[in-house]
Amino acid sequence: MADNQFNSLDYSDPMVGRILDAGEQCIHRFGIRRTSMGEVARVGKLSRGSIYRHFGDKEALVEGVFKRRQEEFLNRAEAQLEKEPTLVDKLTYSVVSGRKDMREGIFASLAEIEPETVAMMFLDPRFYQRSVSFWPPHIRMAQAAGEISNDIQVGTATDLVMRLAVSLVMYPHMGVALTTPRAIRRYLQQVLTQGLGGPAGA
Amino acid sequence: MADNQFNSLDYSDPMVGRILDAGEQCIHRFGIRRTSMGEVARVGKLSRGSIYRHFGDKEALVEGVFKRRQEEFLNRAEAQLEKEPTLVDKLTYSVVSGRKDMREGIFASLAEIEPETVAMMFLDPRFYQRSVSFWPPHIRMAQAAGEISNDIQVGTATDLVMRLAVSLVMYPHMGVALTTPRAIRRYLQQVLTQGLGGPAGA
DNA sequence: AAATGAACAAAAAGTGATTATTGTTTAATC
DNA sequence: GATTAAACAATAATCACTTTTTGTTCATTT
Repeated sequence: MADNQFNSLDYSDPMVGRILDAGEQCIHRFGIRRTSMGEVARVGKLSRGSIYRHFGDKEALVEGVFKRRQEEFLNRAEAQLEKEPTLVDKLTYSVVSGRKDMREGIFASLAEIEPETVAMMFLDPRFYQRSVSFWPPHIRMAQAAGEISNDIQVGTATDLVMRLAVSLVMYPHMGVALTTPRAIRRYLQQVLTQGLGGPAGA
Repeated sequence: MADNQFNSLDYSDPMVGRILDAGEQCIHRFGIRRTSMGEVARVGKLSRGSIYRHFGDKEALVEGVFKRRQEEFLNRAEAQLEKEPTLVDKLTYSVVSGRKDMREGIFASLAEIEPETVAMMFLDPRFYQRSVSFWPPHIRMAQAAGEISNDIQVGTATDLVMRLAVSLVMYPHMGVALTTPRAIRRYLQQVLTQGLGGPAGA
């Protein structure tokens, strides 16, 4: 009941939502550096003390804002992924919507004002660790459907899927241009199911 | 003869080497921001004018320093890779030595002084484009040896190999810990030759 | 019980004058 | 022909100073 600022956020608390809303609005408009706790309080029409009650410090507030964004992204993805038939389609969707979020979301505006901050976030492993628990169920479904091998470790499969997702969102073309959903899907179909091996490789 | 500052560097010119040596030494000790052209000139025992003759501006000098570093890395890798029997072994070596360079090289010291700069460099696609021409010969060798499929496009294979290399150097563990050369090799063996498919997947 | 508003010292950010650096040009030197 | 050293305006960094912000505390309000 007291360590909300260190553990996961209580989204059922309306105050938390108001703080995060105000914080996100400020970050969106001014960036992280130029957002003050007083400004967040003013925008959210609440006291500075309340913010410090729910979030230990400014860093925790900022992390909370991005954590909620990421959870919302994962929730939307989770819902949409049920409609996608295969692991390849699921990953394709994740990459496409991940790029869209990157172009249009809070990251886009922040990247214009504070590109170094965004770069630092992308390089921070913690940023991705939250998504580690997202993929295993889908890996198992793909195994049950015979799409991928049953011999592979779920952790290993999760690792590859996340590396591909992160890499494809960050770099649309590395050695080859992967810009359209079709090209991404075709690439992932090959890489996920056969790697660089394949029918003629045996 | 006049546009050396915009095209590739003339390493046969001893002046260029002295400038790059001095520049690298300064960046190593003080970081990019706190390195002045006058300081580079002092360290290299040459005039500021010479630096501006060979490198149009400070940005070009900095880029030249890192470009040379990267080329040296690729040259060392090229030499060592001849000894590695398979594409999997080659990529394993590249990841291991890439991480070592990251820990011990100029990046390590720069990351301590200016982490945002390093983060920005890592996220810049141009940083990797220089390596695009590195892999295709090895891809073709692996195809000729029957290690990977002949059906795969060289560009596609290069893309995957580079994505894996970059990802594994940046993030030692994403969903699973890939810290030892053995673990990396086993992971790459699976991913490159079979993806997430495999014997039991058919 | 949680939210508020006020107070507070310590830390951070802004400010404006001063100094250093950049990038260019020039004539002299090697 | 390239390197040097000096001079130069424009830009950027630095410094001492002021203002703002942070993070904490506590009495008061809801």
